[in-house]
Amino acid sequence: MNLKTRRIAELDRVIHEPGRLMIVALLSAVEQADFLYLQHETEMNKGTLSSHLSKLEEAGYIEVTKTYRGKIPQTLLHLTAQGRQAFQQYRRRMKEAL
Amino acid sequence: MNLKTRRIAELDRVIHEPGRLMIVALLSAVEQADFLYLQHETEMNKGTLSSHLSKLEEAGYIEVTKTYRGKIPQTLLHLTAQGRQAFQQYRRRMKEAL
DNA sequence: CAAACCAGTTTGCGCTACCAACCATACTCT
DNA sequence: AGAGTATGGTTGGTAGCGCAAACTGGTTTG
Repeated sequence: MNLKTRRIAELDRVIHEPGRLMIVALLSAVEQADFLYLQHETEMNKGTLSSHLSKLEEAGYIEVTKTYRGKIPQTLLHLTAQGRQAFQQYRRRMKEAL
Repeated sequence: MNLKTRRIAELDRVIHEPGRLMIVALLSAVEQADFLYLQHETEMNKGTLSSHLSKLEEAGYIEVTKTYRGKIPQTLLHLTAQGRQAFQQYRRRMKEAL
């Protein structure tokens, strides 16, 4: 019982942050998304979204691909296997704690 | 589906913080606890625990009672109705999102 | 009496989050 | 060519967290 509570402290902080939790939850469902889609869904501003994406990439949880939609730049995001696993572990721990 | 994800952004930040989430989870189970019990269970240092408790009190989520165990000061904590409600709402939203 | 101890708070520091504003590129319109 | 627009990144300022160290008020120990 108390051990269960203690595991809250072991939650992955990279994923726990609400902004990033939204991103990871969205990416876990769609397999691939672009920057503007995420911005629209999360209602975050560009700067905040950009820095969260950098952090997730740095952690190895997402892969960032810069490409073009016609002639307009487009940033594509997709969850890596590692990211998917980290998210599932996060979900297990959180559900267990609540 | 997207609305579900967006609700992550509405999670109560006071409760979402892991240190405070542990405190609230513990208090929701025991009805009353003292400072040292919480420190032992959460493994937080005194300073961090103290500041989280202040924040929870400020939010109206816990009630802090300073008393004595013999001649040694003792700080008792218990979840208010408001705190219990906020915790339940947090749990509902988090479970729904995951 | 002085030194050590106990419960808890406050403070200083490094790190992170958030937002707004600005920047770099590249395209479009007139 | 010049103004405006769109994508996305970067920067500066403010606020919160986590830890360790210093501090407060009171008690015990030598």
